[in-house]
Amino acid sequence: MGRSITVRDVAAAAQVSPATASRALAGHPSVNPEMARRVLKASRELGYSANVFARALRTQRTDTIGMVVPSISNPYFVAAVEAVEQVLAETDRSLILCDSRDTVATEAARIDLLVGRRVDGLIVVPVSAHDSVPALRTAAAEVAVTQFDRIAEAAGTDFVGGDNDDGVRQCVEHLRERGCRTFAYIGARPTTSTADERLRAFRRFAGDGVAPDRGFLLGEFNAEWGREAARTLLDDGPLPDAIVCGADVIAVSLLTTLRAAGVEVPRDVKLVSYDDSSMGQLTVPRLTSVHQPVDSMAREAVRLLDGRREDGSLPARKSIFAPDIVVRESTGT
Amino acid sequence: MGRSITVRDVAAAAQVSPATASRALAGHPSVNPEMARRVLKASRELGYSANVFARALRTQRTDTIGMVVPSISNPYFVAAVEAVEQVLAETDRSLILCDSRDTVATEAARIDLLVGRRVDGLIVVPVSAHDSVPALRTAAAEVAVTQFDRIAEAAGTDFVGGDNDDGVRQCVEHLRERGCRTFAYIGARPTTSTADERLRAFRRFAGDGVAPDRGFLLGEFNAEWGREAARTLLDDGPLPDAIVCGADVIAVSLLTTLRAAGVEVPRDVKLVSYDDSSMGQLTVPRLTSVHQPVDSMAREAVRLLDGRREDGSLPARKSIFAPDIVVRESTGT
DNA sequence: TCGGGACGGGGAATCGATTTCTCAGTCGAG
DNA sequence: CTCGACTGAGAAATCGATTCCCCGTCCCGA
Repeated sequence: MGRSITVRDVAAAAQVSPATASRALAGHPSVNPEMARRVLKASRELGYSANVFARALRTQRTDTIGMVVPSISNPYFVAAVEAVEQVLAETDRSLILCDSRDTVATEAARIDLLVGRRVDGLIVVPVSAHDSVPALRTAAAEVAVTQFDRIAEAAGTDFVGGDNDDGVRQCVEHLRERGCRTFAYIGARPTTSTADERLRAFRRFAGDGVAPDRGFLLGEFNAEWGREAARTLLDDGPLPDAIVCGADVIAVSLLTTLRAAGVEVPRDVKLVSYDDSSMGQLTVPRLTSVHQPVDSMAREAVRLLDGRREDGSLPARKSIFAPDIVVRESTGT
Repeated sequence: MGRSITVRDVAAAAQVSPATASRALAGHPSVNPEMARRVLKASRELGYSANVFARALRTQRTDTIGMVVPSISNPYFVAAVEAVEQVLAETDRSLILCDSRDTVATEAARIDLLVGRRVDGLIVVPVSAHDSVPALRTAAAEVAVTQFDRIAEAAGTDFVGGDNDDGVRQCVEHLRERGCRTFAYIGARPTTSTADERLRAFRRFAGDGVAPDRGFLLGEFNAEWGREAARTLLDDGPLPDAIVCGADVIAVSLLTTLRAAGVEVPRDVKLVSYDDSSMGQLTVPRLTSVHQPVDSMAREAVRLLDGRREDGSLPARKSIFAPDIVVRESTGT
């Protein structure tokens, strides 16, 4: 674990000043090609690699962006993370990932951590449409921030998300085509923008098709809630023709629990969900689910960050992407 | 996004030298309590927070450790990550998480990245018992490294893992108690130490109970392989009394596919698995699975890292933890 | 031939926090 | 009363990479 090599060493080996060595390594045009060659050679031979901290200290840039998601147990977020990482890799930047455990306090702590690490930008899937605002606001004062998938409006940052209204419309339409007349919605309480938008959209598009009794069941974005919702549904009178689910994490355990109780899907009840995650393909039947173009969304999120770094005074921008329903067996005939 | 406050500012506000301010903030004893109070007060009022890079540059410490796992889609690794993060939080350190996509090349890149970021230590779940060695060796020359769960022996680093032999023994023993006589093993090819050890242990403990024909099916640690293995199993003659599965990620899709084909678990075949992950509780029936004490293992991993930082010349140490089978419905009577 | 401009490259300052070094001042012992 | 040990605090060096500033050189046109 000996002392590592610095520009100074490279410079000495190439017989130039550290200043020139630095310029040569940065590919600065104002340096004699011959010297540049010598420097590059020396650098290679010595196995030089710049000290990240010294560089960050001087340039105020880290070539790193931070991402905070509510839970890395949710495959949809994992997909988002991977997509962002991919995009960053193209420009030799890297990602620091944090999990906020679906908790406002942890989220604030993680955001602070990343701001302290002087990341060049922050992509956050906020835990709460209201309570995430303070942390986001203070972060946005220091660094470029883009919210992803969900938005806490009042934070006033850029945003990339999906068109939930259209997604839910596609769900209901698809179910109607399959002959369904009565619908129930099982999702998360509207403390996040996505939960809220999907719920409203369902109300609007299902119209008087909302199952009279248990038409809405609202809980959390996790598997436990899916199980619980299934039990409630089973306890209580006849099933609707179809269930619209706010997220795959909920739908998977919902489906499993229903089937364990002898309910046949799609025969007894049809099921559509949201996120089109890997999880939804592990079930039998596989889930019909609304796909969002995560790769494009990730690219856009990074683009917005870069834009804001160039001009911090831009007004908050929103990019909304169109989703697409992917039909599988859970709504099969 | 104005310039932020430095020790110098705090020092000025408290009317002391920056040197004293630094000492006061570090809680150094050789500083007048009165002055210390003034400094702390000024620091608080100005909302001072030290520049991570300047500090790291000077102290050669980052209070950050890096972790590389093969896939954050595997809930077992997610649990490990969360456990490590928890332990680090106790000492105000933080974690940078990377996903190696189960690929040696990506793994090497991620390890390099983290070494470049001068993390204080590295916890790695290696992708391959052989091919992960080079990256681990070079990393270990620069920084403290602990391998977690799986080991690439030749890298010569510290290691924390579970006793796979004992875990598999518990599985087979439990199944025998439930009256099973013939067994199949479905796991990953022995390119990782865990896959290898579990396979060998199965061979040993199942003895002549190994199902004559399809007694071993070896693939990858992922869901796709579980599905495929299930199909193979279904295609081919009578089922064994029980299946021992090398990991929950495999078992879940295996189970789902079997049930979709009309096989009743545990009636027609019993199933035990490894990892006791959250996923295994989403299925019907829930999985009997071997639990490893992830929290203690995480704590130990961090302890080993800290030990090595103090004395880099220690011989490579191994800490092996005893697992415990958790019985659920998939092996029910 | 000489002055101005372009250009390449080196010295030194800079980014902040920490950690020597150094020294003034205090106290106790002889 | 004097000398040395000790305390506490400030000045300055340090960690490396980058970059501003400026100087020397060379070329070209007048």
